[in-house]
Amino acid sequence: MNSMTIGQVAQKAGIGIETIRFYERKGLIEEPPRKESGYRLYKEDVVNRLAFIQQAKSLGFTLAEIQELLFLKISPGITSREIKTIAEAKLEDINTKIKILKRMQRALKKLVEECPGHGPVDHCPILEALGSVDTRLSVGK
Amino acid sequence: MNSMTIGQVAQKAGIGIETIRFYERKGLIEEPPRKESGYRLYKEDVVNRLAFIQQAKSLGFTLAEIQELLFLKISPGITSREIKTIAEAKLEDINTKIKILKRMQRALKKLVEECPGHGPVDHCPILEALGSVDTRLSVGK
DNA sequence: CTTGACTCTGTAGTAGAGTACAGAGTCTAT
DNA sequence: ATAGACTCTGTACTCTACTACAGAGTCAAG
Repeated sequence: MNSMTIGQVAQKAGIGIETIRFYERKGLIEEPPRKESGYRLYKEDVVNRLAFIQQAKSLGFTLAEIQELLFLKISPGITSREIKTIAEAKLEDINTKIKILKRMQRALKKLVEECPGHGPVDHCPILEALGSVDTRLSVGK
Repeated sequence: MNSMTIGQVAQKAGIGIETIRFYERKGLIEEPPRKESGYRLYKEDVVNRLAFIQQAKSLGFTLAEIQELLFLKISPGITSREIKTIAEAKLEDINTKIKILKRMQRALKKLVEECPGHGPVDHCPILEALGSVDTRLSVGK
């Protein structure tokens, strides 16, 4: 049978056991079935979900926002209008994030290129390259 | 003279006064000159720096990482080799972040398009669209 | 020259996201 | 059938990034 214990899942996902239970309490992953003993029994796909959570977190989404993203999948009675609305908002966030990151990317690239790799440097194009983006993300609430 | 009080800076940057002092303690912005009374006197450009910090934060960089980014500019005896190395590492982070965001973007777009805007939906392409990116960012330390 | 808004330092409290036990029960390899 | 590893619940602690005072001094408009 291909069901895993929490320890195996933690191992595979590269996170702690306590973190998994924490996410469960927060509703980010659903409560798995238990065996008689009470041990949690996970299916393989929870690992992907955990990976998704890690990625989203590394991009500055809060757990609450991530839940909203995941909500798009699970919610039972949700209408596609609701999904569409949430998804469009998230899409906006993502577009903004990409825009800012590209700016940073350009600035850093320039810095790396301008850098001969020896001697001192006295200015940094990063700050100059920024300063005029519309920062406002439609962050939750 | 175009120098501003901490309150004016906070106003312009859209953050709290206490946060500015907090960033100063953390070394994210440099200590400004004071007038005899002890009041901080800021120049306009601190607002850009604060904006940069907000943006970087919204992208999932920690304050420590942001400091490292800003360090590229200020450090006095730093060699361009060091700058280059740090900048290249950050560039890698940024590229990865963009890659993941683009994946999310594609998935969400698809979701939005597939969504007729009425009726229920039963699957979410987001998770499926992910699952196979090299997640590992060369995050600080 | 007073009064209300602003700023100072320093310390304490909060929210989000984990992380770490304690004490008890479970599994499995020998 | 038992030792060592694993898991359970529940509570408490930690770290980051603020946010909120308290008590005292400063500024500027009338």
